[in-house]
Amino acid sequence: MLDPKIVRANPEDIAAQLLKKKYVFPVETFKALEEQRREVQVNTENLQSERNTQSKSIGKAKAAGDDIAPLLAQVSNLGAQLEEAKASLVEINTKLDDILLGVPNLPDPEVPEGVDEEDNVEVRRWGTIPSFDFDPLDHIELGNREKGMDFESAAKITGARFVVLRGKIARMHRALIQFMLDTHINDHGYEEIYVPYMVNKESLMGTSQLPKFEEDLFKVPFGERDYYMIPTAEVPVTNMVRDEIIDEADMPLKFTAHTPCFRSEAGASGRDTRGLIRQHQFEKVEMIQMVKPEDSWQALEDMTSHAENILKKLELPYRVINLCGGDLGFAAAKTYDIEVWVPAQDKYREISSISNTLDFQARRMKARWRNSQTGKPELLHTLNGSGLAVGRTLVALLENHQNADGSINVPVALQPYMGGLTAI
RNA sequence: GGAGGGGUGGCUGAGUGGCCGAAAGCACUGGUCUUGAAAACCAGCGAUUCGUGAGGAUCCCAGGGUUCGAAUCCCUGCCCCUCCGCCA
Repeated sequence: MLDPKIVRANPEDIAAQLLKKKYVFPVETFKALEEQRREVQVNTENLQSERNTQSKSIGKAKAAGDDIAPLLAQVSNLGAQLEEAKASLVEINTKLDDILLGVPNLPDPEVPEGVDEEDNVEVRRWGTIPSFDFDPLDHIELGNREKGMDFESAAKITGARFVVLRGKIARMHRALIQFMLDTHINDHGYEEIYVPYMVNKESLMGTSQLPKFEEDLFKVPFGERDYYMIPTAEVPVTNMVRDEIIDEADMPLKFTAHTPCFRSEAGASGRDTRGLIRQHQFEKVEMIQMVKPEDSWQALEDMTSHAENILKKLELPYRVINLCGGDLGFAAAKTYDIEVWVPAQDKYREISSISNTLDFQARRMKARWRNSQTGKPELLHTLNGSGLAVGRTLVALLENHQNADGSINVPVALQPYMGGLTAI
C-alpha cells in the first residue's frame, strides 16, 4: 500500500506516476472521499471527546456522593449521535481503503516506459546460445525417453497442467532443488527456511495477492474460513515479519526456501499448454530479503546476481531484462526478469523475477525495524526473487545440454547431486 | 474429540467497571561518577492518527454486545498452554 499521507498530499502527482504502470487512479473520487472523511472524523472525535469528559464527571460525582441523574440526562442523546457519526466514518474509511488497497506500487524512475513485454529493456546477456549439428528435441520429447515425463498420468490423476516425473528426470528435478538451496545457503549467505504451503487471507493481503488477484489462487475451504495454496514462497516467508519489529542488529534478514507453488493460471488458458513451462503446480526456490530502506536497491542487484549465479553454474545462457512500467507487477517498484534460452522455442523464457517492493508490502504488513538512530520503529523494505523456478530450469537443462542420441549432459556443478553422473 | 488455563507496551509481567495508555522489572536513550568501560545512581522511554499549536481521538488477540463509562462484565471467532483420547 502507498503511504496514505503522501497520496493525500499530492493525488495528482501520484496519479501521474501510476500512469507509467497503466493504472488510472481515481483522483476526483479519492479527493471527495478524503474531504468527507476529514469532516466526519473531526465530528466523531469531538463527540467522543464530549462523551469522555461527561462520563468522567459522572464518575467524580458518583464518588462524591452527588446526585448523578441530571448528568445522565445530559448525555442521553449523545450516544445516538456518536453511533451515527461512527457508522458513517466506517463507511467512508471502507471506501477509501478499497481504493488504496487496489492501487499498485509506484514505479521507480529507472523503470522504462512501456506497455508490455515488447518494451522491456535488456540489461545484459551471458553464455552462448547452443548450436546443434542435429535436430534438437524439445523437453517433452526428451522427457519421454524412458517415460521420464508423463503428462497423461498426471491428467488422469488430476487434470491438465500437471505432470508426473519419473526416474532420472525426477532425480534431476530434485537435484536442482538441492543444488539451488545449497548455493544460496553456502555462497550467498541465506538462511534456509521451511514454511506452510497453505496460508490465510491476512498473509495474502500482506504481500498483495489479495484482494485484487483472488482468481489466480487455489482456495481451500477449512471450517468457517478459507486457506489458500501458496502461489509462491514469497507469501509465507515475507509474512514472517508481519506485525513484527525487527532489531536493527538482526538486519538484513535473508531467507531462502524451497516450496511448491500453485497457480490457477486463470488468465492464461491456451498459453503454453504443452509441456512443463506453465503448470498449476511447480517447484521454486525463492530468495527473500528484509532490509533497511537505504539498502534495498543494492539488495536488488545482489539478489539478481545470486539468481544469475545459479544459471552460470548450470551453464545455461540467459539475459537480464528491466521490466517496463506496463509489465511491472502490482507490488513492485522495479523488477529484473531473468530469461533463460529455450532452444525448442528459439527464444528466451522467464525463469526468475526479482523485485524490490520498497515499503509497499511492509506497510500492508506493519513490518518494521527499530532504527537505533531515532529509537523509533520504521517500515522496512522487502524484496523477493526466484532463484530459480525449478520446472523451467529443468526444461532449459534438458534442451540446452542434449546430445544427438537424446542423452543429457549433467553440468559439473550438478554432478555431486546426481551421484556423480556426467550424463543421463 | 473431551476437560481445564491463558492472550496486556521491544520482552517479562501486575491490573479493583470510572483516579489506567496502563504498576514493576528487563532492554534501550541521556546524564553523574570513571583514564575508559562495567557497576551504582539520576532522568527519559509504547504505537497509530487529526491539528500550525495547545491539545484531541484510537489501540490492552479479533469482531460483536451490556453501560453514561470497558483492559476489566457477556457472546462469538482465532491463537497459545496443560491433562486425557486418537494419530503421520
